[in-house]
Amino acid sequence: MKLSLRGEYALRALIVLGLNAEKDVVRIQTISEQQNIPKRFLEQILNDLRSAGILESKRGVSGGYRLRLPPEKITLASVIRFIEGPLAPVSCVSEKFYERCSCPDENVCGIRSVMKEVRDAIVKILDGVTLAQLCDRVRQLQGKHANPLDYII
Amino acid sequence: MKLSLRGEYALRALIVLGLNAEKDVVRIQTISEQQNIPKRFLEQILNDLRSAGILESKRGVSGGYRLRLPPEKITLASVIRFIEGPLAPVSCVSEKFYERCSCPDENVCGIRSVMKEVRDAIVKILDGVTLAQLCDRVRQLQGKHANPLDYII
DNA sequence: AGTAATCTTGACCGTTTTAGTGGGGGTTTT
DNA sequence: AAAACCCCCACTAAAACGGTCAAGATTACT
Repeated sequence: MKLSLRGEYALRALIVLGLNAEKDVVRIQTISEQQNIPKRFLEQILNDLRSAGILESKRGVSGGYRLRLPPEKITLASVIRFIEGPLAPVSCVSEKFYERCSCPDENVCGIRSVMKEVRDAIVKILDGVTLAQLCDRVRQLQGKHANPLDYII
Repeated sequence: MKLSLRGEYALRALIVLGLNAEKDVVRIQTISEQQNIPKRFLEQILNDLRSAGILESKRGVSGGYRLRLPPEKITLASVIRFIEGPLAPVSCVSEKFYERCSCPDENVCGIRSVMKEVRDAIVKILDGVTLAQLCDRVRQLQGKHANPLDYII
């Protein structure tokens, strides 16, 4: 029941990219600094997201990354599935990554039936949240929690 | 978003114990054979469940394990929390195992807000299912999927 | 009393996953 | 041509995972 750091970094990076969708591209370094993610590690992750078809990149000076799809088309479920694998707590109830488990008889496995419910609940949420919505939430939170000092100027 | 084998074994063992609640105790070996779990490994796990206060044991010949609480009082959430740790997909949204994460500002972290929903959904299910209910499900499934050959005699 | 079947305890071990780091190469802008 | 990017591949340290082993303590039975 866990999201690895790698997955968390991926989502955080996507949020930055989503919030800067109007920009041509955003550099790895920028994301790395803003989000406090080791640069080389982030490099790998963004590259993976690119080969997943979620991002595209521009090389050379003034290069960087940008979303390849509109943020409304990117669901958290798809990102996490790509970066982490199955959403289900045990893969014997996974839709996309099914693997038989070691229990004597899947048909009579009580755990499966509960874990299917858990999987469905997780999928329902993560399939229903797009990057666009996630970015909206962030903008809202930023509004609410803006540091009063920010307004002093 | 994953339950380790250890956790799965724990639940499977508890089911066996739950289904045999009328018996004095059940031996490790029996569970191990029935559920196809390596005996030495299972030994550890049952011991952990004992120190968690979920099981109690009897030593010596004709020893074994038994539930220390009525199955209605044992929730899946409590078992998994004890064996695996946090139910939340990231520990910065965990109720019982909170740990700060590396994001620049938790108050403005969009991931947290989604992951909180996921956590709540998971907790809602796993807190709502007791071992007694789980055993009921198994009995039901056993009824449905009984091998026709079983009736030939 | 002796023995065999259990649980108990703690250490140990190999493999896989995680979270990175490092070096060298290719591209593009200036 | 040089600087600032991305690209790719290999490597590694540490932790987690999935077990295994040895030796001891307890109990039931004969």
